[in-house]
Amino acid sequence: MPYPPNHRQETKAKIVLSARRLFNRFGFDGVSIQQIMADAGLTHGGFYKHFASKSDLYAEVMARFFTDPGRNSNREGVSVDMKVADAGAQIVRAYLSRSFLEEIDNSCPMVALPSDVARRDKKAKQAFHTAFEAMVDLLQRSSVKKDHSSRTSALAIAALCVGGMVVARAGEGHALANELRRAAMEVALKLGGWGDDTNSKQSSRRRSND
Amino acid sequence: MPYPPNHRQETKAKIVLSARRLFNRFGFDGVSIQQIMADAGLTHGGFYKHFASKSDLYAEVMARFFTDPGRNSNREGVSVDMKVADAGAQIVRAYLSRSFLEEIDNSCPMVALPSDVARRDKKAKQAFHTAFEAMVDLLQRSSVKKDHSSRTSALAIAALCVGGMVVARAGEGHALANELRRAAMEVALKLGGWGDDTNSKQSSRRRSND
DNA sequence: TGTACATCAGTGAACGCGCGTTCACTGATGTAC
DNA sequence: TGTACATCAGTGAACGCGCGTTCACTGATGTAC
Repeated sequence: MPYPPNHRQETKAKIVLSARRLFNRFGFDGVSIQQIMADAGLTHGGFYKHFASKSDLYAEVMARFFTDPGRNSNREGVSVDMKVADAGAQIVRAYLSRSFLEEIDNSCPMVALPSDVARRDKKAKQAFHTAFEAMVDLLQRSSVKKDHSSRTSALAIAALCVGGMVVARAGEGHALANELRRAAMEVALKLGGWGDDTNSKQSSRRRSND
Repeated sequence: MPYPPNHRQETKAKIVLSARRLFNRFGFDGVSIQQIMADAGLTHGGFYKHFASKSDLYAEVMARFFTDPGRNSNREGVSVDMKVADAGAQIVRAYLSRSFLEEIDNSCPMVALPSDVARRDKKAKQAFHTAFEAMVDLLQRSSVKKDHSSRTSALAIAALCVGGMVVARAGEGHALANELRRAAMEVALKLGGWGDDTNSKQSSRRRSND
């Protein structure tokens, strides 16, 4: 073996990471393979040693964001390894936070690329699907309500988080975006039964980032 | 004047209509000017007699969908000319209907193109912004509640309608999409104070399209 | 320990292609007389 | 009413460009002896 055994997969991981950042910012058609490879510190010719096509890379980006074990250590990722009961409220707050709105490069591909995904092939859609279902599932399990409506609530909360941020980014300026984030957060927290403690004394301080 | 006085603007309107359909289906970068002009029954060379650039056309498409007086006569448009009190519930039902999910060509650009818009220039974002605000405003005015929370509710309802459909289209298959539509509709109708009469006897018949 | 070799991740020139945009031209039309 | 003319919406060939993809090659590395 001419190279260290994990050299190849480390390079591939670097390419996927660069691709996610650039796709998030410029979209699938807005980024060339040359740009992605250059961002990863490589030249474009080697791309096809790792991926069958540009679409293949796109699907891989979508799939990895939610399955990579190392992802939770990322500064900007939505961390979900706290105890389940708190998870729902924390996801909602993290997803609809100001930093998540402004952090485009490292944000969730569900927010940055939904209409791209809707036009791509089955593989990309399945990755999106899996990620969204995982989010819904976690929201449902951490819901206070346990009746038949918890699935409905979880779906609506997820739609508010993802869809709300998509809309917030498409509008002009920050005013509407921030209003939207707060409205979606208030409604989502109520739906989950986590209460809306935005105005309570003890917790309003530590969330400067609402 | 060598041509009938409104000939020019009729041609322009045809181009914009073709562009909307094709952009909705394939996205900004997924459609060429040649394809748009051919769809409108013209050749590509004449494009710049009507628009300064492809981006300019895109902004025009976004702006027109909500301001064209003729739009409400469209078969698939979301018609909003009923009395205001009913408008909110009707918008929600129309927006989250099955036909609106499946009708991609003539659907609302807010649903088909939000992540494209987020990457485009100010003009496109402003058109999106205006359209979304108009929707929020109408929802708020037809809300049963009249307290300070009506704006919050209207924002959340609009986010559920637009964002919910965006997510529904990005997933794989129809099962999750339909579940999402129904969940978003139920929550949105409750938020607006329009009740959720999905299961009531008198109205469940005429909405075969829920 | 030192050398020759095999491996294969990465290189970079080249390919055909379709894109957005330009421009000299055409030809159908309304107007002037 | 009929004819010559001016207008300008629409045509289609051409442009330079960057794209995704291919491929013969390079050269750094681990292994065998």
